[in-house]
Amino acid sequence: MTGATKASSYHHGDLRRAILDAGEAELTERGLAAFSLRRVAARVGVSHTAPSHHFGDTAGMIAALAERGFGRLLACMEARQASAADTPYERLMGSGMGYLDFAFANPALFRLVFGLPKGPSPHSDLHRASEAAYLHLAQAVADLHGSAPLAHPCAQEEVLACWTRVHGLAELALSGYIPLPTDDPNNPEARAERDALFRSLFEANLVPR
Amino acid sequence: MTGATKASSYHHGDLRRAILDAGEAELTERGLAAFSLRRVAARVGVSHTAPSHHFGDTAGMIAALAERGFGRLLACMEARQASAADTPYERLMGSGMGYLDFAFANPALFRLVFGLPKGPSPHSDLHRASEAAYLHLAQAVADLHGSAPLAHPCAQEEVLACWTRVHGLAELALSGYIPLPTDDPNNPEARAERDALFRSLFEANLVPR
DNA sequence: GATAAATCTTTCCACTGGCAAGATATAAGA
DNA sequence: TCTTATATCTTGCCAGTGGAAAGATTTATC
Repeated sequence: MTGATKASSYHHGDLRRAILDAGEAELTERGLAAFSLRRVAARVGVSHTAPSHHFGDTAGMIAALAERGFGRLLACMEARQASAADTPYERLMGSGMGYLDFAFANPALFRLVFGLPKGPSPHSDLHRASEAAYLHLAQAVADLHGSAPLAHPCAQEEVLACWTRVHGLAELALSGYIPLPTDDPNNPEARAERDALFRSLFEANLVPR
Repeated sequence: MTGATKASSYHHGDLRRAILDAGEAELTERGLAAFSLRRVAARVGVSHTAPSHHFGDTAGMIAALAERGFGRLLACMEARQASAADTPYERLMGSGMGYLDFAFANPALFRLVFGLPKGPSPHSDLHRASEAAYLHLAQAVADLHGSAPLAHPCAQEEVLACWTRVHGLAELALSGYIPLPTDDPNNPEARAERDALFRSLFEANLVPR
């Protein structure tokens, strides 16, 4: 049988996904510092060593969560880009705002994703996931000049310039050093305010003329 | 007696400082994820509950380390600013490069400092320490225009524009997503390379004309 | 149907942070 | 100086954590 769910106690059927779901929820509710494999396992209703078979150890589970996080980040960027005005620059702005959407939607996951070292192994799933997100941004920047992404070393530096600006804003806002309202169904203006500040900081020219 | 050191087993004399030193060293050597109060205490040669009297609980000790971290950050910025060319813009550049010096000198401490939420209590030592570092940056930006720091809301946004750019670079570089050589006595060029990239990313104008 | 493999459980261990109670040093007051 | 109070540190304990080892149960393969 290939179904996704099982009632039997053994062989959950889709335990890997269930554990990742629970892990993400735990992360949202209790934060990374209080993260506990046992709690995650209990949440799913399995023994505390069950995750180890799928992820190895805790580090492996964290890495799997990070891989998922990169996927969510990419999805957020694509979603916002799709709803942006159809000019290269506005599409880039959209990607940046999607980046912020992700950071504000699950701060702990965002921190986990970028708290992990990139690592030297270029063939891991985590590496691939991060590469995909990077290429999205690189493409958006390349479209500004009508060139292929990463065609020129200079182009890469321009991507980094964009990336550092969104990322810096996200990090400092999550720490509370930049006053921005959190995502809140009661406050639909929150996102608009965030977007406006992003645009302003992104475009600011600080070099005295 | 007010001396700093004591040979007696009880009443260490300067235990608070000793524990913070050990904590910082542990942080450097093992990272935040593997941080252990017991290890820190053992390092100083004291029982594992000794720190609690000075810091309350682990969170209190982390906060104390963060406060120290802000102090080090400020010192790094001041040091680099002092050795910069005597123009407002070059002094601002110096502060930014000092920011990066701190991040690269002790990545784990840097992450700890900004991983902590700012918190609502405006009278804590941690809050004061962070405020001092912020004011340093705000002053450097204000000097560009010859005005007092924070005299105008617009000025504050300019400070944030600077801050997010340095901070984003620091975070992404520490994660390994921006290729920069680590601080290394064998490689005195590392810092120069870092400075050059910072200048380039900081000044980049990404808005299509 | 028998054998192999994958998946999950049970049991155990070293380690962690915090609490409570006790020991020892310094400080304060007579 | 002697006594009392306070600050500082230790010991002993506890629940909770992650990982290793070995066993149980289900699914896959031949």
